[in-house]
Amino acid sequence: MRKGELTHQAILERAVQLASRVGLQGLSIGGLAEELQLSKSGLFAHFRSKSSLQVEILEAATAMFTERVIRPALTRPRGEPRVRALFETWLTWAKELVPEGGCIFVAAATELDDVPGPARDRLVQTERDWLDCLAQAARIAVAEGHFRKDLDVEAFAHDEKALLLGFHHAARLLKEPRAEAWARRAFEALLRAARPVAS
Amino acid sequence: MRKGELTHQAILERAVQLASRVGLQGLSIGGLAEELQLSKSGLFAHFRSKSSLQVEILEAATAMFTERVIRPALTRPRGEPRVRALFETWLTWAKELVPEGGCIFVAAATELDDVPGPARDRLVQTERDWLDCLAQAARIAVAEGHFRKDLDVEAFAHDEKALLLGFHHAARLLKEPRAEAWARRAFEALLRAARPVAS
DNA sequence: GACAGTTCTAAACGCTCGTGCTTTTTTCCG
DNA sequence: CGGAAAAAAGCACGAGCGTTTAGAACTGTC
Repeated sequence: MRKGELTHQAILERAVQLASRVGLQGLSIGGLAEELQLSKSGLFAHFRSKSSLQVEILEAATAMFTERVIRPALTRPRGEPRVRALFETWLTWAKELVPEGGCIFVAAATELDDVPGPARDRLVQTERDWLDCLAQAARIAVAEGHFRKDLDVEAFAHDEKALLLGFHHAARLLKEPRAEAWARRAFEALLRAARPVAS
Repeated sequence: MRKGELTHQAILERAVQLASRVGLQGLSIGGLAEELQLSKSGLFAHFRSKSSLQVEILEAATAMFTERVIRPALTRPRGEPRVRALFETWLTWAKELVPEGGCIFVAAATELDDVPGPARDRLVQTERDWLDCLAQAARIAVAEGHFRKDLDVEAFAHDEKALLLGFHHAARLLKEPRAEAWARRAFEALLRAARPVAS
């Protein structure tokens, strides 16, 4: 009973890494089993199908994201500091993943965007929750007076996401060294535009 | 001699569409052949291998992009109008592709980002050329006095790209109706920040 | 209208895939 | 420690993959 859960978790950990590199579809059960020195059928028994493995991979990745990006930032004071912290932890997350296959959510987003099914549904849910989280942080910053009263917080969250997609693209595909600096500069511009006009 | 070229071209046209949906790796020669009502080996004979098919797909897509995005914009007057036109034709291109599998370059970018080989090389080349094109248009706008003298034109080009990635993501995965409006608004903000400060 | 050359088809190859079954090994509890 | 339950392995399956080869069906030319 206990050993099962343990390997189950170990499989998922590796699977998230591997899927970041080769994609959720590109990931093969045989290949994953070999990396873990496990038999293909032994691994398969943990998940009743490949598609449910994919869903579990996304759920495991979501848990990691919450732990490493959202939770640390929520300890920061409400308002702009927290908005900053969210962007900062997020950028760190992405930056660390760049050398090892990239962020799995970016990979899954383009891979699943027209592959209907539970995996896609799960991914959309995660993305929506994350955008809501960003928007909510911005909303608090508005309430605190750090941001303009008429700021479109959802557009703001979307812009943050675009920035990170741009960073990911430049850093991973083009291996652009200035990618991080550009992302940070663009974020500062976003903040500047969000703050109340100096009277 | 003539018939061969014809089907070759027809294959590529379909292949670009199909690859946008399922990816360059996900595309299968058998599946493509079936869509075109051609035998698998008959199709295969046109390309000596799958990887060279992938390269030809990217080249065909690049030609379409040049024709439909770059060329029309280059007829506009130098400076900000041309910068605007490039963004506008680009957004139109992306918008039209959203319902039919999305932009193949976006799909290929995340798919090939750590798959070394000729396909990846070709894609990087296309992306670099395109960023150079955007940067050059911005450089001209600087020369014309439309943009600030100290504008970092490469960062500007990168920001435009991030905007479009954001649009693509929001429109395709999240089916967000406001995606286009958000992209346009963010672009206007980009322009505003690029223009010289009113003295 | 026949002939050369191009273009397409049919069949088969070795391989890998996801997924079942059966059996062996390991784990855990009284 | 023994025996039930859980976990892993082994093996086989049908299908699909990229690719090769041999031959049939076209194409354009004189």
